[in-house]
Amino acid sequence: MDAVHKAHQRLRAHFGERQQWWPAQTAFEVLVGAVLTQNTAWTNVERAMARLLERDWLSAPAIIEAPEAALAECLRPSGYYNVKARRLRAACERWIELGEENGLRAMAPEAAREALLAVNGLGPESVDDVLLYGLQQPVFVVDAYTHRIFHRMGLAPARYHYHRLQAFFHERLPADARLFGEYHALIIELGKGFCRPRQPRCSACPLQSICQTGRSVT
DNA sequence: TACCAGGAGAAAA
DNA sequence: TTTTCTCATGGT
Repeated sequence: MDAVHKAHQRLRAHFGERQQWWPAQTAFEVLVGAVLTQNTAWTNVERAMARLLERDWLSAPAIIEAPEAALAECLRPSGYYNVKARRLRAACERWIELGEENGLRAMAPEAAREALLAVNGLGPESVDDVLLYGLQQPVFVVDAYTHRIFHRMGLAPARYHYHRLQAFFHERLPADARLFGEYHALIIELGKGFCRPRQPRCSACPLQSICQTGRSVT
């Protein structure tokens, strides 16, 4: 069994199963969350989402119609609110152009991915969040925690290449959306617990026994 | 007070 | 092509 499978087993044994993890009811809500969470803690995203709901703006047409300044103000708690207001509106326009969730489901996965990546403000991680958690497509989501943890374990290169690291997982795991979602959730759970200052260090890490560098992931 | 958080794009080198 | 800068709030 390779280290990728072992890591999954250890994380699952340590944290338990993490299913239905992305906190959204619809694929569109995943899209909104994916934009708002860029370089931002999820607690701040929740505040901004609640403000969208209060104004009845949690839909693509409503976001497109909302005055940009008012939309930005609404998104303030999630940080980078001017940038995110522009990105969210662009994403909503594209979402409608592509036929929303059903339109994207009707497309070939790679075509849907390219179509979303063409939006200014949707990068590879944001798009893959939508594909995996919104459309249940078997796409492994790579994030900063994934790179930090697997690099420090000696399994990923120092330089962060999104697609290279994604391919690393695709080559070693069966194409299973449920598995990918759970694995990503477990990585974040580990990251939140072990990749921050003043948190438990190497000896308490569930991946310690398969770490090839002897370095802490913290 | 300083640092960090579930990125991405533009500008500069 | 690669590196650096910018966007910004809220929690610890």
